[in-house]
Amino acid sequence: MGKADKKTHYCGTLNHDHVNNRVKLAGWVGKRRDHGGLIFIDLRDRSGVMQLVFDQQAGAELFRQAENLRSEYVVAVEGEVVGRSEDTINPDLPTGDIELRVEVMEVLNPSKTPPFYIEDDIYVDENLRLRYRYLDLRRPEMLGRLQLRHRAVKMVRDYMDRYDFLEIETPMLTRSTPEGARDFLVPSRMHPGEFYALPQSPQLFKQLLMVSGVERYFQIVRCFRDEDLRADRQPEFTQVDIETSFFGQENLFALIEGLAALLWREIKGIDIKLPFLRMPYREAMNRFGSDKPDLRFGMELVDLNDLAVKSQFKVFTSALENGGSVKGLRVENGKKMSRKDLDDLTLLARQLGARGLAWVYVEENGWRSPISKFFDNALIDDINRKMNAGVDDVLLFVADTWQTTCNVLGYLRRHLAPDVIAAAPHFLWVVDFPLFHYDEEEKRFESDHHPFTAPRVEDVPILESDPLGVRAQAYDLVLDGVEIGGGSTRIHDSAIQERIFKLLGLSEEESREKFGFLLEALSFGAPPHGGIALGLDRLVALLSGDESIRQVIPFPKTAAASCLMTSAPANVDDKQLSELKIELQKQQEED
RNA sequence: GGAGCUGUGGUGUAGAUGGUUAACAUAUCGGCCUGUCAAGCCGAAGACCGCGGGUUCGAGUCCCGUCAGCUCCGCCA
Repeated sequence: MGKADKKTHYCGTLNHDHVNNRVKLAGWVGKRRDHGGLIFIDLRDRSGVMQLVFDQQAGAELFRQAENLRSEYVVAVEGEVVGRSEDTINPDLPTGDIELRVEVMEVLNPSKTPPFYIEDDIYVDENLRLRYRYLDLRRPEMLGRLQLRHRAVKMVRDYMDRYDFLEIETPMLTRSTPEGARDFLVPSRMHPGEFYALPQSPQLFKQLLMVSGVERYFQIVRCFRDEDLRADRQPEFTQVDIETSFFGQENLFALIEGLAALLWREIKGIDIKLPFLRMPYREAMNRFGSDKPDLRFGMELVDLNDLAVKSQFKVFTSALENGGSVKGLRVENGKKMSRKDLDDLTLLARQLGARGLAWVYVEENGWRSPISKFFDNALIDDINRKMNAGVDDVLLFVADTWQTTCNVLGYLRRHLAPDVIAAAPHFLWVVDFPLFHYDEEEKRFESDHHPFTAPRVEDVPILESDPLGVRAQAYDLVLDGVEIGGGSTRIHDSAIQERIFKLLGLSEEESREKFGFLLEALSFGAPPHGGIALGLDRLVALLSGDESIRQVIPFPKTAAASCLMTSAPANVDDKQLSELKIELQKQQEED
């Protein structure tokens, strides 16, 4: 690449070896320190900062120019790199032992005073940062995140290339399919009244590429889901999408583990242990109350079905009679929680769907609790023993359906977790997910992963007779309580695929209409195939140590899915609507 | 759809029980200053307290509504 005309070096790349060199630099004015006859400017560019020195004696005209510099002015300078004298070295700056004695300066563009400081560790309303995102990104730590993301993406591409994967693009304008998240729709001008959907993932296309004989596909691809946002969920997000034929789950796991190890080693300097732990879904739920357990700390849930049945406590016994379960969570040294704290936890448990939360303070001679009267001393001892409880602990119990019991205690486990920031990363594969769950609202079975997931071969015979008992060949990759990826072995047999559609309540006509192309493709010699998708935004956020993926997305949406910089979404002209033959409904009256 | 938190000069904050000149820091502007790097010193300007309504003699402070941001539940195959 040719040299930039305004600069011969990046500020941050200059060092003591450049002393006596003539260089040209260009960038933004950071801090300005005006001593009257001597002015220091911190010139900032992508790479770092270089101190510029303007001496009154060096020329009146240049000095007058320097006096007029303000924050964020864009300037190009030319001068000589000089070493600083011993007593003026700034050890806090990478370039702190040199400075640029400016001889020529050109102001390329002035700047309004920015609405917030262009520096690291600012504490500004995110509102403002998002409205002026281009200024927010100018801050070194944000440019650093962009760079980190670039490096991660490049490593992924190089790694996949090394293993013969082809990066192939798939359509952004595709068709809406039932199941899954709400689609973003795009109206068609050529086909009035018809709509494209933006892809929730390239799922079908990557499977079709397997039918095409690609064998190893990947793509770093934007996906769209019109659902409510979270700190780790944006309406558009990026997946590392992977699909393989003739590969097998073991190879896929090894491939992904190698990739994760590479990223963590190169970016975080951490050698992670391979292979990753694997845990069946049932076990994850039973022990941690989550299908994405954080293994950095213990606090495992304890199954109390066998003991709870011996109590006189109706809440426990009736839950068990109804086929539910009773589990406990031990909060070490929980006595520092007040009665009020426990009431708050109870409220939380209710909001999460439990009918209530039972709690006891473990004391020298028994339990202090409203429910202690339902338990005799022997039973209390047994429960204490099973939960490994000692004096000053608090025990929390939930009795409900198995699912609710696990979910609620799992939430409380996370909520009450000790500080584990410094712990080493704990990767794991969660495997053996159920193929279906039952949707109470829709009164039908739904795919737990997606409808193209293969059932375990030995469970195929019970597909129709016991759908909820069927296990899927699906897996999630979990890191420290965050789901960073998920995938499955796919159905490559059109007959089984049709049975699955039927179980999901799709009529034959419907599945023909919506998925006919897939069923047909599967009948033309589809190879056995499977794959995975990794959440790139989450991955990068974990690598950069950020809580929210907004930090690693250059132009993210707010929790209400709008862009504060462009004000998207926005109204469109009537002309645009009429071209699309779209008429807006009148605003609904109240109620 | 629901819950919680936040909203005061450009920015970050303070403003007990409602009382009338809304405080501090920093940024900004001006002056002084040749070695600073959180430069320093002196001075100036800058908010009617997200918005709307209500209670009150009087509201940044209480009430209702609304908007925006954040977090969580639902939702996210």
